[in-house]
Amino acid sequence: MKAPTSADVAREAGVSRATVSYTLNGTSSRIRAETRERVLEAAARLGYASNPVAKTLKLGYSHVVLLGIPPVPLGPPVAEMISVASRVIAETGYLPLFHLDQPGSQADIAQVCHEIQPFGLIAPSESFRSETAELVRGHGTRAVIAYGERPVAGVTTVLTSQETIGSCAARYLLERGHRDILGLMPVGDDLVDIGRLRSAGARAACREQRVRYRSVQTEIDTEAVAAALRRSIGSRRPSALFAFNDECALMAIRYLLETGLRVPDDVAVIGCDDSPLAGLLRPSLTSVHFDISGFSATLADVLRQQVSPEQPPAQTGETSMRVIPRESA
Amino acid sequence: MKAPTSADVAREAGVSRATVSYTLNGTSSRIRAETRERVLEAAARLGYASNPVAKTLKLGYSHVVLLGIPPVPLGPPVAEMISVASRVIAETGYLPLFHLDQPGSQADIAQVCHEIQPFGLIAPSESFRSETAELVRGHGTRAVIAYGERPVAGVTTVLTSQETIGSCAARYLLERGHRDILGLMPVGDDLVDIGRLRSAGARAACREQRVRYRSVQTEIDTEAVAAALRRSIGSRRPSALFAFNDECALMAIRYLLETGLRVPDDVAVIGCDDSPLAGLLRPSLTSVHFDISGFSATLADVLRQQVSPEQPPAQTGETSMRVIPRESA
DNA sequence: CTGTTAGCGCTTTCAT
DNA sequence: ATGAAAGCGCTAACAG
Repeated sequence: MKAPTSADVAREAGVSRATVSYTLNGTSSRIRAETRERVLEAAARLGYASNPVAKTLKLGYSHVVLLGIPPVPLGPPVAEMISVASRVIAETGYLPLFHLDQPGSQADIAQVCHEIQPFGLIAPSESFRSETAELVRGHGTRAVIAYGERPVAGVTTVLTSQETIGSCAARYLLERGHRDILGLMPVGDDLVDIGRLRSAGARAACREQRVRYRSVQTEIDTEAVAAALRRSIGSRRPSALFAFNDECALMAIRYLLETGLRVPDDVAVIGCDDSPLAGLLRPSLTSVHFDISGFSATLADVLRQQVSPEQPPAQTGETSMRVIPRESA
Repeated sequence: MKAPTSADVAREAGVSRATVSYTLNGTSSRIRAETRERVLEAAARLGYASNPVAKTLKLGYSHVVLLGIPPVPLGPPVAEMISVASRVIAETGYLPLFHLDQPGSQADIAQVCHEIQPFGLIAPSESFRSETAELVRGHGTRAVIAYGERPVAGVTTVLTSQETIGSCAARYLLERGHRDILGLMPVGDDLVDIGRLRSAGARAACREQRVRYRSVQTEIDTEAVAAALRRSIGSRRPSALFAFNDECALMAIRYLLETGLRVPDDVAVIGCDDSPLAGLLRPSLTSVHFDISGFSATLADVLRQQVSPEQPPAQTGETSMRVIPRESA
């Protein structure tokens, strides 16, 4: 029992395949109402649905919008982005599909586009190599959008700013009178760069106010964090800690409390990600929150914009973020 | 500058398109070594890559394995599953793509399969309606695999068991002498069913040992949890709490501590999910951990099995899980 | 061992 | 307003 094709519908309705095609998706009034009626009815009777792959072959692009996910641990922010982006893309009428951009994988994003010829591609700017944009456009992809820290040449990029996260956290601490801040940042391929950027942002904000800022790198692991803090605090105790993420922050707090220091009185601690659990800890955790919904909405806007081919590529957008004040800082 | 087609390569090498096709992916020795050489070289010179969409149209299925994600909040276990499954599927040589199965969306999983004609489909059993399997097989999908609580007729299903999670948690508590256990379960469309199952498992385990088990439903929200506990504990204080997830558990702990009860001495608390933060809380949180890696590996095994068409569909697999003992219970 | 040829199912000029 | 026909790029059955 094979699926019916447009030829079957044509035969059933006593018209040609062209008429079927026009009726089903041609610009409205090419077909006489009476004919259309017959075609529609025949299609319904047969349970006809056009074959999207054939259409893709003909048109050069499919109905899919491919969303590349950077190869970082899928924490709360990324999970939320997947969730929200999926919804907003679906609302544009396209089919959102996700791909985990594997680090050094052969399945690079251009390959994937070649494979499914998506209508749109939204991918982390790190996943773009110099020829990537040109390549995927050549493969038929109409809307190419990057997101991430650095703009991609010739591609509309929705910028994020890890530095802003850092400066945001630092400014919060500065406003509360902290004058000696320590960054606690990760090592390890996938996270180290992000850590460096957050730290740089914090450092810049501190420099503006002539406040001391240092940072220390460590594995994210209870023992390692404790050791790192022991080393760094031994010489001089900072009044506040800016932790790479909430997990890290919590490890730090745990260490501080164990050494008899009070949080936030002796040392304040601020984290990142605003994990679901952050508000439930004691002390509850002050954390930087990212506006993922807004970010995803921007992505969808840019997509919509590229659908109607008007505006030229332009760097745009910026994720908003803010500190959620709680007890720890 | 269009991409070269097999016709271009054929011309360049002075052979027919068929020869090109056979050389590039035909069963080995149909082509004379010397001819193959010429073809390969021509292909390389032109930078030829065969068009997967055309191939899909011809063959009826693509190179993609579609992984459906159930419409639940993307917490740690789901995130890990996405991550791991992506890797293991990629290792089978297929292209893993994800789709968030929207609740009542028109983009149901059969539609998506129709759209991209994936080689394989791995989807939550809730996403299967009665005709789904037949439908997607009709669309060309060769390997259909379900995962979840309930088996799907005619489809190899990798079973998970929320009930086992519940009984696992309960048994842990029973072993430690608890004789009055309270389940704390969520309301709300996406989670309520899972909660019921976990609770049922716990109840069954308790009944075996003639131990009292009750459960209470609540929004997962600090106030609501507190209110629910106040009501339930008011009448009779359980010796242990089985919380739906770690977030819930933490809210409960917070409430208990605020009312002057000690954890675990007065009331023990066990959570689910083994969140990254669970080990860092104080008291650190005892939690049920799921073996996602093993689960994903099973998925990949079943996929591999279906690739070589031998075994008949068989219900199989079961996720292993265990309690990670920490301070709270 | 290699080439010819007939589609896969659809869209879209170009005639009618 | 409708139909005929030419592909999109590929594979595989069938001749040679």
